[in-house]
Amino acid sequence: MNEDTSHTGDDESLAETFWAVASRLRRQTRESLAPWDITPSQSRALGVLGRHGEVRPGTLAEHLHIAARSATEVVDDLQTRGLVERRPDPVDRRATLVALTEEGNRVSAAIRTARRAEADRFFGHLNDTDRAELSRILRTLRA
Amino acid sequence: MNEDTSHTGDDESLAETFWAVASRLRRQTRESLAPWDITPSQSRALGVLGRHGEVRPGTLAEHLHIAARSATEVVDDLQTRGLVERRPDPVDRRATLVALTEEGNRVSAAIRTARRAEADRFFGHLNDTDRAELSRILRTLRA
DNA sequence: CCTCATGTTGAGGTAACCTCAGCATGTCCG
DNA sequence: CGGACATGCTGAGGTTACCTCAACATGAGG
Repeated sequence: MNEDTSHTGDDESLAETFWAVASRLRRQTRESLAPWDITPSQSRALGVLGRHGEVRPGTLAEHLHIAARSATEVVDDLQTRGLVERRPDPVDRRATLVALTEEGNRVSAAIRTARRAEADRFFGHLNDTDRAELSRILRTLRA
Repeated sequence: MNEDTSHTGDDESLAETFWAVASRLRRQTRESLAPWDITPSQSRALGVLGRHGEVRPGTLAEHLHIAARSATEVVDDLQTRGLVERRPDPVDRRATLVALTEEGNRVSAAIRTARRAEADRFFGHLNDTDRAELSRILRTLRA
């Protein structure tokens, strides 16, 4: 960190470019979700439920990196849309289990497919080498 | 899990990695702004004002890629904090000009410095080659 | 059984956006 | 010159996706 980094002007615009890409990706994600009238945060929750089966709200919150209370909210919305249902946890009467309904399963699968196509469209402009490079570099930044 | 799904599975996780990096960068930006009790969107506005001098709210909105009404809001906040002032546009009595106050200038400069240091800390983990590669790849994705 | 921890949720708050409508002013044109 | 339309700003009110704090029920250990 304490190198003599006087190349800072470049870094600033790197951040800017990064955010420009982020906003394009966000917009595209939003569009690809439009057919289901599902918000991005709801789709993230559906993704977790699809991958993990029934989970408690608190667990869902951990996976989404949000507060437990916020997970309750997302579950409320999905429940209103009939995509998930709550049932009591048989082993802990304080807890609730959230699970996809049949409809939720269908929608969840459809969205997964759409998201994949979307990612292809977005990152598909890159050749394999660049995609691998990007992946590698981003992974070092994620740490 | 099922990584062997053509090459699309990779793209999916690429998006995920991208967002993980984005969230780390966002958090760090937020932290680096804390000393001034300034929100990210306010700091973006200060940046534009620092670069362009006095502008109308509508112009500010264009630079920030937000609706004109939203720019009014940001200007309100900055004005409350005494960082900008509004004055009538001498050539168009419908319009208002927004300009940094002296305090605003000081804060704006300090933030610019801090942001630069922050970008160094973030992207500084990469060597020059990787930084250049990342920059190039992101630029093709921005299109 | 009493205390403390845990799981969920009501209440209420925030940032950063948005649209729509209204008002003042500018511009153009017959 | 006067009307029609365009432009600039902002009040009112809405949305998304979060947050904290406190209440309440239940579980677990001593």
